[in-house]
Amino acid sequence: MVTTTVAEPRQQADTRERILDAAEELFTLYGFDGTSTRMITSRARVNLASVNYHFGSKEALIQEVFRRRLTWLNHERLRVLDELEREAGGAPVKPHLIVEAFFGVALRMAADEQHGGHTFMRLLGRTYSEPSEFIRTFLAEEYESVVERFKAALFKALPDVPREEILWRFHFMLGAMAYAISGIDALKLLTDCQLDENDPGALARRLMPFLIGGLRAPLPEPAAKPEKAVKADKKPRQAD
Amino acid sequence: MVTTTVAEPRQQADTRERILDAAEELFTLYGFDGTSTRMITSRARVNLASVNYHFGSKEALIQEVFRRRLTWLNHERLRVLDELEREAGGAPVKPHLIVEAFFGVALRMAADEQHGGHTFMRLLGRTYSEPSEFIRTFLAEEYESVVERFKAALFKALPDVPREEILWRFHFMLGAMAYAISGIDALKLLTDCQLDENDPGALARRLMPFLIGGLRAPLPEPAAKPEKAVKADKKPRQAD
DNA sequence: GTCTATATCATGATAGAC
DNA sequence: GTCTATCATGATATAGAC
Repeated sequence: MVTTTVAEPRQQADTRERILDAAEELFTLYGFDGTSTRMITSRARVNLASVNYHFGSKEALIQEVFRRRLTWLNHERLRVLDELEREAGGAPVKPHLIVEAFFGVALRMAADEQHGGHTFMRLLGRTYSEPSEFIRTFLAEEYESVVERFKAALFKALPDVPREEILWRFHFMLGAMAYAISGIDALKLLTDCQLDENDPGALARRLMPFLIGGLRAPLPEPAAKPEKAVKADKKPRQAD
Repeated sequence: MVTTTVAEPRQQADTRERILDAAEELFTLYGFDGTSTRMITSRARVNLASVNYHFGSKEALIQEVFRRRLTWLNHERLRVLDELEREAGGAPVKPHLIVEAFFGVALRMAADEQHGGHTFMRLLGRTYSEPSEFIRTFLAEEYESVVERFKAALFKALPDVPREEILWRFHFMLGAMAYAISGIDALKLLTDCQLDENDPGALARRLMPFLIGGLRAPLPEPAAKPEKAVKADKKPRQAD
């Protein structure tokens, strides 16, 4: 083992990552406004000034916390979709495979501590409904290309479903997943019995059928134009 | 019109409500930590000290913002469920009616400006995944009795579905709705085409089929005990 | 009940020695 | 790159005149 004259040889290279790790955890636990830079540097065991030195500002740090995970996540999503479309060879990819690609990758990431795991996915899920303007703008940019690709794939896969309806259901699916991941604590609101939080695959096995069931549910009646509201019970047609 | 000697006759009685209204709006826009009491009193056009005078603290104000709406919402939910069970006369209530009672009431409330409307429901939706401990605790207490009743109704309506599975799907449905309401802005993440946000009934018409479809989706394969993870494609059985 | 003034504290950010 | 010391700001909450 070599002893160097430098006090902490790996410290300087690690500082950035240590800050990012600490910030990720604390943002998840307490939100952005609820987490001060002092809390972050204290947990990361680095100096208070180092956040501004390495990232410039708290906002920039927040963006970097997301960027380092989202780049990998969305790249992976596109890789899976690419492969599906290659296999389909011009034919539409089956809807459940598209959903599996988009949400399955995220759920697997939530089970992979190497890529932020549970902590980051909880943070991401909560952030979809974040009030802060700059975060939503930033997220939208990060997601733009991926969302475009998946939207197109779903449109192609469900040619008989109105595109507007597909978008809404994509939206609902996002919500169900965001919640499923970020709100496992909130589930205690629903139950006292212990759910299988330990098995990371369990959530996917449970959530996927729900998402597919929702996506392929019968279509709603189109809104009645002339009258105020249609009172008649919905006799929905099939989604596909 | 009678002119009194008092400077602003209705002011004193209104102060409380004015504060609550302003707080509700601002919490929705900027979150709890992102909203200062100064912002609230300024928007409500009341004195800075009046928040502490009327509510004691910011935390107590937050609780009161929720309490004044949730009492009505959950009472209404129970009223509808009571009526459904009375009509059923001992038989199980159909699942889609139970879902309609729980979520439909909330969606109708979101369209009713008298009871907080869109603003409050966005706030509520976001708050399900709120990191703050005291808020989640408070919400859990407010919801406890309602959730128990609806859980029981669903268990009775779906006797062949494992209770754990029902709870998860209830959870997923909550997420889809929370998101659908609170995240209409986030939808711009998905689309540039203008969605029909103006028609309050439209969301319900779109969301309900999705929720029912998810609730009644085929059940997942039970987790494989011996092996690490089951690789085989899911060949799900029917939910009911 | 209302309002002004203020106490007390935590925040994000930075300057400048090392 | 790191660290100490500090600034300017804005937060919640309260004291006390009216």
